Amino acid sequence: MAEAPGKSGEKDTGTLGKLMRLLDLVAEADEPLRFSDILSRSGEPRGSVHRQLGHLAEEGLIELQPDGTYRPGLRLLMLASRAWSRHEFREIAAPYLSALHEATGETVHLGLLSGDDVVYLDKVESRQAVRMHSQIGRASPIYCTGIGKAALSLLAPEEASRRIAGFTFRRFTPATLSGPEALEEELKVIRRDGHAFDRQEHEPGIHCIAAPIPRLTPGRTETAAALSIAGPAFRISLKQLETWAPELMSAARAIGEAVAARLGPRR
Amino acid sequence: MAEAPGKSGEKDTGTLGKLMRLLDLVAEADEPLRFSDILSRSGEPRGSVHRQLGHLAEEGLIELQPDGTYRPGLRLLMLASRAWSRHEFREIAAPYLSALHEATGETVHLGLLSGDDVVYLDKVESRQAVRMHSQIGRASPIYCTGIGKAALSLLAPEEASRRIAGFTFRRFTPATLSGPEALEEELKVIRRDGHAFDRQEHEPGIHCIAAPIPRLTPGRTETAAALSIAGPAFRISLKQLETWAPELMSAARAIGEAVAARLGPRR
DNA sequence: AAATATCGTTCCAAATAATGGAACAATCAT
DNA sequence: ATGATTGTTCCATTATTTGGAACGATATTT
Repeated sequence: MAEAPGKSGEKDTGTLGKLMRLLDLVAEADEPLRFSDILSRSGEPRGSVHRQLGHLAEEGLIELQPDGTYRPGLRLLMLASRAWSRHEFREIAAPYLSALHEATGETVHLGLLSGDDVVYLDKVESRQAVRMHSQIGRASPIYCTGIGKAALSLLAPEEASRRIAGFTFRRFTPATLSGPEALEEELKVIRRDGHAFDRQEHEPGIHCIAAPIPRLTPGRTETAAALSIAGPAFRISLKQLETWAPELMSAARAIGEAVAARLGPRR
Repeated sequence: MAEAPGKSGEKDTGTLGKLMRLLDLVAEADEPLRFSDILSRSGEPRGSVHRQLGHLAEEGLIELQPDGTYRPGLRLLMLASRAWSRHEFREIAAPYLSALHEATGETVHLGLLSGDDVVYLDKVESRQAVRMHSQIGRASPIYCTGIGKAALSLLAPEEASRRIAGFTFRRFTPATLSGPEALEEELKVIRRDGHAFDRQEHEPGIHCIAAPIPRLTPGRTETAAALSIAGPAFRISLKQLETWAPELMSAARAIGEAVAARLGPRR
């Protein structure tokens, strides 16, 4: 009974948990929220919400605009800036992303599993005008991204299946995988080939090939990461993407080795 | 007695304030901190720090690595990502940054005053620099950056002087302004010319020209922002930078107008 | 290898901050 | 003007944090 079963146990971490839920509300809203909006969405009593927002604002995590709306604060940017620039994994991987970009001319992404999401840690994008709204720090579902599926293949099969069972599959495009079975099936192929495709499963018109970054240090099985090359479907075919599989996989392996060399022998 | 005098009143916002101070410790450390490091630097009792770190970790704001060190968590990246992408001011300004970059070929920055700092909100960089992505969200002192000094010139003179009186001048390079007098003096010139220079005052080898973004909406005097063109001193002279002053200032004005048009008439 | 210092974790009564309901003030719509 | 909605303040109750100390686990020294 050492671990929480992880069903849907969203435990409030006391005070902080409640504050963070409010912050999430503000941060994830598609448009600026007024006090009442936040109040009704949070479901908590007036007085509490009011004071909590005040606290968040005092710390600069949110900002109360003169028009009465609350928005995410600059402090978030500052904190993230440091978190990102000092992220060791990212630092180690960066030169390999650049090299891969040089070799292919296309957009290269580095992503990590975090809960049920993929978080993009870094990218080097192509000069071309096509706007992928991928963004550093953005979270996307695992099951519809190349990086997500590739990273999933790093986990022990039981672990992967356990996670997959918890997913809720939302259809982003006609090609989005529709359920656990389809994903499990594809995972087999990914494990065999060593790379994954995203066939316009998340954003229409965008596809990619991704390779998992092997975890060569036995102790460090917490972070599952992957590397991808992405591009617009009208310009780059899946066949063309597959052509780059060797370079992609070798870059992924190289990152894994570099990480093991620097992070592994520590302590 | 409506406003807090703003002397040096770092009020702890109850629980959150203490948590944020710990988070700052972790985020701003140059190397990963162990429990004891954080404990000693915070000055608070063992039990409290331990529990607080636990709470921060549960929310993903920090992460406890297997080697016992704490680091900033991915959640910070996710939150900031949304804060950034939905930032209206940034969205409005973005096309003007791109245009300015096209016209000059050099790196263009957009920055905001936040407390005693300048925070970089966006940038379009020249082809070489990959590393500078870390600059978005980065905070730098007002007195040694072009954007900082330009933005300062937007404030009412008394307000500017009041703020300047609170600065502590740290010498980053031989050219860094050494005190309030030098800054006040330069501010006069900036007000007259409508643009500011950074003559390698923050980073050796980097200089820039910056222009304040006029606040054309009388009500919105909270945000002071500026625009800059920066480059390496060995390649671009100050004279060359000054050549671009008209384009820079006209872009700044255009942003001010666009902001007023979209943010002003609201409510 | 044993002894010792350091580091990280857990526990609990006392102090403190958050809670949440209601009354109040300000603003907007009719 | 009037009534409805939105935002702010207050305070006894409640729940959380506090902080000291004791404990086990690791490193370091003798």
